[in-house]
Amino acid sequence: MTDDRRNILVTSALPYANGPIHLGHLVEYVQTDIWVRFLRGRGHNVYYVCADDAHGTPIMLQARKEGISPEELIEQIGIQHREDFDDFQVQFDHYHTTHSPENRHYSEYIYRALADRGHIIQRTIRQAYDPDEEIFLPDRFIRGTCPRCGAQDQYGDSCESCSATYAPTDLKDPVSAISGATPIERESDHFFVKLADFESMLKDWTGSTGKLQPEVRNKLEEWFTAGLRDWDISRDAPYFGFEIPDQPGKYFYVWLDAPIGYMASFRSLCDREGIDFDSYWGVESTAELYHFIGKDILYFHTLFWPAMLHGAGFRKPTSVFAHGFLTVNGQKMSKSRGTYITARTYLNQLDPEYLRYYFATKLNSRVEDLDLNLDDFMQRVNSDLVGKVVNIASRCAGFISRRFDGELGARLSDSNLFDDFIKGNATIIGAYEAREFSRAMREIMAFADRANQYLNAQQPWAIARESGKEEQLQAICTLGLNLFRLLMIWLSPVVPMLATRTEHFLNCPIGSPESWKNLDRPLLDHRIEKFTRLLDRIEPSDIDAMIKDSTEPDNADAGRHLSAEPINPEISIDNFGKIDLRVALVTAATHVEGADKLLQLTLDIGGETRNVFAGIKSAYDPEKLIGRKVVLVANLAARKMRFGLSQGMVLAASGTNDNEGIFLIEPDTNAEPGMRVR
RNA sequence: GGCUAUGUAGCUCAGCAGGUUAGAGCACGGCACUCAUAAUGCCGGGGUCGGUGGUUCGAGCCCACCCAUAGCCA
Repeated sequence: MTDDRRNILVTSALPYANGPIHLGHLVEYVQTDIWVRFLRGRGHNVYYVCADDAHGTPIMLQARKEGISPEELIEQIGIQHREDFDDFQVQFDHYHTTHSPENRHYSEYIYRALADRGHIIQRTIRQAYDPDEEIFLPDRFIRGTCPRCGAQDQYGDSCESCSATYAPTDLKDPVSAISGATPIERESDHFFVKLADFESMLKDWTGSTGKLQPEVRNKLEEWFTAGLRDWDISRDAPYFGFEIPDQPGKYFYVWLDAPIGYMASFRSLCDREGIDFDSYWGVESTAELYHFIGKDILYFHTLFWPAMLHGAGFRKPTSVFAHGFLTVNGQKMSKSRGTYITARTYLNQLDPEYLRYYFATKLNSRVEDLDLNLDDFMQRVNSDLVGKVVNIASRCAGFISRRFDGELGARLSDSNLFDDFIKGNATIIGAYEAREFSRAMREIMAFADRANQYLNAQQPWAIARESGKEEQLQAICTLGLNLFRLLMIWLSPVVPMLATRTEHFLNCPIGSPESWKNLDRPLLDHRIEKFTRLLDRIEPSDIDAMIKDSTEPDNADAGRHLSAEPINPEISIDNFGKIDLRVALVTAATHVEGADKLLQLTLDIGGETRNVFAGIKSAYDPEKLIGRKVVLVANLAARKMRFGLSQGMVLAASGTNDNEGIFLIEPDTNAEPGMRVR
């Protein structure tokens, strides 16, 4: 190990304490944990802290909905989060909560420091207010009609249909998502951080560290060009959070105290273990500080957070590492497709290390989304981990225990091969350090292939039948097991429990700093234990069961759809008869240029062709619709849309939110285009 | 709508200051082997590198526009 011992503090973003950890969250914790374990293995002094993000309106409302206090809610959720992380082998040095004395202390301290230095101003703003609930409404809690395209039931900050962004006060026919009341506008005094005060410092920081990802720097450039606006850091009571000192009824916005949670968590660790806090957070600190985050919260971590730290006299992060989002089977996680998989649901069926390995094969240093393809996941894990790596041990161990009483030989049958592996170490270490885990995994698996090729070429099973070749047989298997040892040390940051099982099997350290240090010293004349199965294969039934458990069961919240949208007033059969529904065949389907939700369908209703725009883009690939039959409201008045004339409407089912899926109504197989539906 | 990214074999991904017939793993087909969790090894089929146009002697890699996907717009 040529590196000097570094002092490093690493964080992952704080999960919000209003719901369970799911596989999307885990990308980040697994990524961070692998990096931390690697650095520890290399002998560095690394602290890894995190916490629950426990404040804000959504938590307050969620608690109210469940009829408990916010404190009770975040307590319960906090316990679940910790269990999930433990079981996924995410090894924090400390896991805290933002609803803590330490966090209050640093939030107030930073606020006061910013205020003392004139970085905070007070301004009166007008904001939507729910007169029934007597609460100011965050943008997300107002719904209404998009002022641009007229789409209904849109959030207060942006339209999902035409992606316009606007202020909630621009919304037409707004309603409070909490009470359904019409919001009124109301004035309130808010506090703002003058972000522009920090512009040159921030430009310096982004330019000078040289450690930010290029994509991140591009994004920052864009924000600098647009101009840094003041940041609203206060919220009015009622609010679950910390009250601002000397400002009764005013609370810190959750995004102010959330990143401060990194400090608070570390402070708590320092108090427990006697670590010098200032040597990590003081301006003079020589320690490294890294934040792993998702790409969606870059703004907070690369602008607000360094500004807050700098303004309050603390050091700034060495770097912020952003990753992309997780899709499952190529699509956003979806409850109706059973791909909204929580950590717990996964753990009920599968070994966490399968997922850790699979993520490792896909993670790199860039801000790219990654896909969990469940077929690929199973095949990849089975063939790499079981078929290639563990198999090497399995093919050699039998000979050693049966023929040599568990004793490895005094020499390796081919020391060049062992040396080649050792030479590969630098590449693998480099890839890990650079967070290019996918490259590291490729390298490691290429070595696993070479080990298997070697065994095939040497045919120990044939040599075992020849008398007088015992020493040669022992040397081959000794090499095989030594190669396995190297592979497992390399993989240890990714699959720590498998590494521990390997330690017991080989009777030697795997993954500790000692093991990395002595990497190039083979095990010779060494006793090993009898081989037992180190890792089971994934069975398709495990995956199926997980999907099934994740699919929102119909009876779980029975009545959910009915209560969200109660059945309309009764109508007569005559009224129903006015609606002319027809079977239609989709003869063409295309994306609509410029439309975010629409597909253009060409329908054959048996002698007549209709052009219809349907808002089903999020759920259907147009090519796959061609040839399917659908149900058309054939006598609906044609409607002129931005993209052309829509002659009718296609029937589909959905919940109040399209994210839950959209499902076309399809006639049974032999229905003919033009037939009436009645 | 603006911006930042991404789009390479059935699937998941590599690829390089732009340079001969575009790679890997898995899946698939054939052969070999039987030590091993029906594992492993060898051979093979399979791609107009999202589209169009341009720059260049030459483009998956550069430029423009378009399409699709994701995120951000505080």
